[in-house]
Amino acid sequence: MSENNRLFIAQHEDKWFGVIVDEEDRLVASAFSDNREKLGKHFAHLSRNTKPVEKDHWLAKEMIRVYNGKEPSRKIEIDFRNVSSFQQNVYQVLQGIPTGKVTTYGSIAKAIGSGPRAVGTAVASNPYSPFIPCHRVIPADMSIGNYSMNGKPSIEGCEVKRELLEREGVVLHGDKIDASSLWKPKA
DNA sequence: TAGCAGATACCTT
DNA sequence: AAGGTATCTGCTA
Repeated sequence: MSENNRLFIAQHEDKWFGVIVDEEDRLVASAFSDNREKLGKHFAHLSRNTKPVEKDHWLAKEMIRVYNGKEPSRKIEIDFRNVSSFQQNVYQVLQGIPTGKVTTYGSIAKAIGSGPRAVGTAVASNPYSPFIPCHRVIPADMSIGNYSMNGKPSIEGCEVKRELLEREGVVLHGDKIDASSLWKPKA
């Protein structure tokens, strides 16, 4: 079923970036890490039957572009076949968050008629980072909140989340995000 | 205004 | 049917 998927890994500065694409160049999964071995394990866990790394892929370049705080230079098609419909609902809202803005778990929950903690689990298991911008979701107290880079939340993850937001132009005062950077999904 | 229960809602297996 | 949660709110001081 996913035997024609291909995995690509690229290096940029101190990070490794990986994408899995399907036969139509749709995004099946993406992730980045400060550790290549951990990134490889992450993908092994995420998807079997993926062919080994081939030549460079344009989606890997787009990923680095987004990592640097810019918008993609072309449209990214996403293969949602192996996530739940609840996750799809959440990710659809995430895709609407403008670059340089953030929203909260609670307001996403309100928009899709769910609960904030359930939204948290869906956001935490986002397999399309950073194209689906889970780094733009924060707690209601306007702090940075949590972020995971190698599968689980970590201090380093939070630091990366902060850097991503700063590069996009999100305004921070100390460890709080300025209200001017808040965006709310339409109910 | 920061810290901390307790409560809620709901997804996943 | 139980277990887990990258939350929220209101109460304290």
